[in-house]
Amino acid sequence: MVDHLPASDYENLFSLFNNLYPLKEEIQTAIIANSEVIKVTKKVKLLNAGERSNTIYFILKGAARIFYLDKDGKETNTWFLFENELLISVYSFYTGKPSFEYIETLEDCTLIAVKRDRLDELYLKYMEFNFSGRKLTEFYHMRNEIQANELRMFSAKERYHKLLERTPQLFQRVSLGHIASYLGISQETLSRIRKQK
Amino acid sequence: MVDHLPASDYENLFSLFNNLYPLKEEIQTAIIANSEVIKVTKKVKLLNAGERSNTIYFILKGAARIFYLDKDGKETNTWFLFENELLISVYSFYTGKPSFEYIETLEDCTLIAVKRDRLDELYLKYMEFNFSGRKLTEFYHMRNEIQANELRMFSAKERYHKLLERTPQLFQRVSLGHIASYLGISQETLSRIRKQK
DNA sequence: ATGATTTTTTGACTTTTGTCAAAAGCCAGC
DNA sequence: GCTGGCTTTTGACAAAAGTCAAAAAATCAT
Repeated sequence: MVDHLPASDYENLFSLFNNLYPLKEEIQTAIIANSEVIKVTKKVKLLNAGERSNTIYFILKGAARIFYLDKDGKETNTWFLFENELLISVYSFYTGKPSFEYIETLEDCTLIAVKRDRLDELYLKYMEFNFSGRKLTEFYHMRNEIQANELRMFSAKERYHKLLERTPQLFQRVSLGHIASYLGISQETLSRIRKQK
Repeated sequence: MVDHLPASDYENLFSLFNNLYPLKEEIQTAIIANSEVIKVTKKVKLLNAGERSNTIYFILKGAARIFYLDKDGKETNTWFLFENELLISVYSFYTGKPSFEYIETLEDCTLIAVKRDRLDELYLKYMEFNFSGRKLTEFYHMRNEIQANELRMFSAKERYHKLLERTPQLFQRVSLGHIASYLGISQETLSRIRKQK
């Protein structure tokens, strides 16, 4: 399950950072030294509710979802992540407190995994690394805000059409049952919306 | 309207940063030199839709809201901010693109205002400033995520009770009409929920 | 205080979305 | 090609929330 691959696997991760602020060789080396490339099959839980999230993943290949259980024990998906995206349970990873969310792979995945304490060390040792870190956080923050706005402003039907328009690929890779709870509606309602037009 | 006040006004802002990473004297001086303390009365628009958000505000005193207009021209509030909180239109401030949101004061306010290009300069000149910047962004990101989750997971009634429990002061300072759209419900529904219990 | 706003509540009715149960469709493995 | 599990759709009904219009209550300026 753990598998060390050549540095070229880090290309996409590095260019993500590099586009925001030049990533020195030294930091690149440190990142490689403090991470590992892992492969997991689909339907594997990378984090369970109650556990502390202590790893951040960069998705090289595959897809994952973040969800939690509502009071009736039903799963509510809060996010789907794909290639070249960062995968964490925001609340638990940022606070170090036990998670209320689960992280589960949707497909067979290849991931770069960095432990939280290692990442913290990198941030403390290389201050300019925080520049890119800040920018990336801003980006994810923004996505989150758009999501919250849409949940507030739009009806189920409008949310569906917006999602379909923005990320049609999502519907190729994620089941409708999963997408429904992400949209904040029941699976039946989603099915009826889809039939309408 | 513009009013330069003594450095002691910066105390709360500095300690906010200082709690995350030591804020050198030099940076403190630079922040003071690159910002101004302003006073605005209530109901003043700090940002209009269509404009580019180029200022970040730290609220010393007062309250503000962020909202936008839905397709029927009705206001939807997305956030309320109070003392010791940072005030921006996330999307526009981060991307530099025209805002779809408005920022408006709810009360007479005293604010520390920093222009975006000045802030960017500070971030570039003082790399460790990005450490605190990252942490702060993480914090606001997290709040946003909680908000989105609650919009998805809970009914109007549950959202109201959660909000009342978490921030009862909000109801002291913000009208119910404003709170309703923040909760993603109509004013009438909020009124009925409140009567129920 | 008082009249004028503004905010909040109420009532009647409509629309949207949810729930439960069952049927249909799809797909992997034999 | 068949079988069993999973996903998606459908139907009937219930609950939640929205809309519109008007009344009541609270707040503000004079």
